[in-house]
Amino acid sequence: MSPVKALGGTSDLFPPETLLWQRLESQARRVAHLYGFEEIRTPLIEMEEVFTGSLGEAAEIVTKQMYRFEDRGGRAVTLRPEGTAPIVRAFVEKGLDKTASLSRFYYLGPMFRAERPQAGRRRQFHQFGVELFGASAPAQDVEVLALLNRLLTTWGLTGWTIRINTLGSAADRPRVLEYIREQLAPHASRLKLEERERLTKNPLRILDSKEPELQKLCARLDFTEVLSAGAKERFEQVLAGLKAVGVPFTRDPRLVRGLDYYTDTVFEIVHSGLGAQDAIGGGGRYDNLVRSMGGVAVPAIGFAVGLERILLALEAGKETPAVSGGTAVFVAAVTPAEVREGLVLAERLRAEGIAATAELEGRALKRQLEQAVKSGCRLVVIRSENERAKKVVSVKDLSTREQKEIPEADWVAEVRGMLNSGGGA
RNA sequence: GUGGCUAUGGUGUAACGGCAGCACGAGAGAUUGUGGAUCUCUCGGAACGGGUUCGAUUCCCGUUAGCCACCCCA
Repeated sequence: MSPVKALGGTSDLFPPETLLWQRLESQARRVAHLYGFEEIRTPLIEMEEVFTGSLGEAAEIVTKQMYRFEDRGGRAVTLRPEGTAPIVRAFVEKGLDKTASLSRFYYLGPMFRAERPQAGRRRQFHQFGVELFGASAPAQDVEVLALLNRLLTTWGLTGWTIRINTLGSAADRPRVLEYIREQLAPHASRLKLEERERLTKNPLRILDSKEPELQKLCARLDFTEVLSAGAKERFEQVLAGLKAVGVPFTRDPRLVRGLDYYTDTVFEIVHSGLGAQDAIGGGGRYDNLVRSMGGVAVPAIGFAVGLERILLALEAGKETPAVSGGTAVFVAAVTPAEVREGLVLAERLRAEGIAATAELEGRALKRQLEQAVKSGCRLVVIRSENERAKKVVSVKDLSTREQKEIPEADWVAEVRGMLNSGGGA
């Protein structure tokens, strides 16, 4: 029988990868707490309209990349492709739009997109993100970007850039679209069918194209010209704030995003060592999303970063830190008959909060020590005939190779002492 | 979703239309109560399904998966 396989584009994680993830996640949580953000957890599965109604009809995430199906009640459900819309849904459903003045949330978890997998692109991937609801002041943007900056720094990443732009307010949008259409219309004959279609349906996305021809055409475009004075002024204040706080950024007048709900500030973090999938995170302001999902008009801003890509970026820069694992103590069994007593000793250590594993098979002591070393244990506990006669427990320090005998009355305390003093851990 | 390249023990690899080798690894052992070395032995493999052929791991097709690019984005 052929082995059962995983769905392509998902990944199993084993140690030491899991240790690396734990580190990434706990650091992210810590940084979020530093800025007053608290965790929110929403379902992985949502009604389809949570996304179709918010991300934009023309957004590729909705049209092509969502896992969607009917459940047993005939409901159209989807696996969440991103984190913001579900949070807004929950925010409105709980009535927070009407009560809370300022809400800061972070989230951490899997997202799903039915795309062809590639390095840096998985069908199930993981994002860390934050959302800040309740005010439209430029300082809010600065605060969120400062968090982002600190997060990337805390992770030890280098070689990244925050690219930033403004899309203007919702009122500016028609003028922006018209501007792009007008500028590109004379060259429409040189565009591919798909691009011409996009020009009418979703003109902003044109600016994202990698087609060299099109890029040349777009290089001259700067839609910020047609934005309202207020939108421009707001953006300048955001940039000034970033400078004051010390967040590095690169202004990119052609930066747009793939989701329709963004207004004003948008940004993207790219990493130089990642090939085609070089965006490690992105975000922006979405002042109209809460209202469009049935809530009161609450302005908000947020971002998400892709954890798999962060890991790739860390690897690309060889910044992967050594991760240490393994349990602290190994309890050996000199003879097979002593395996059971080893279990008892290990239990006594665990009861005191000391991580321990014990020999289970009764192999040669030599093998047991080899195993203990390989799995990163620091101490080995031995208690056999000799020890029993002398009423002691032998404890061997694997790093110094020294072994001593401890009176059996207080051996657990002694083991703890050795673990604490031995440095590391 | 589109196009291209790839698929050999757990890992990394070699050769070949005719018995699939090597290294690492794992297990056992070398005067049986002490680890990273050495030596000996052992374990373990052609992704899946079809076709061509006397014979296919090798050639062809399909599927799946991985990678690269597109597309998109995290």
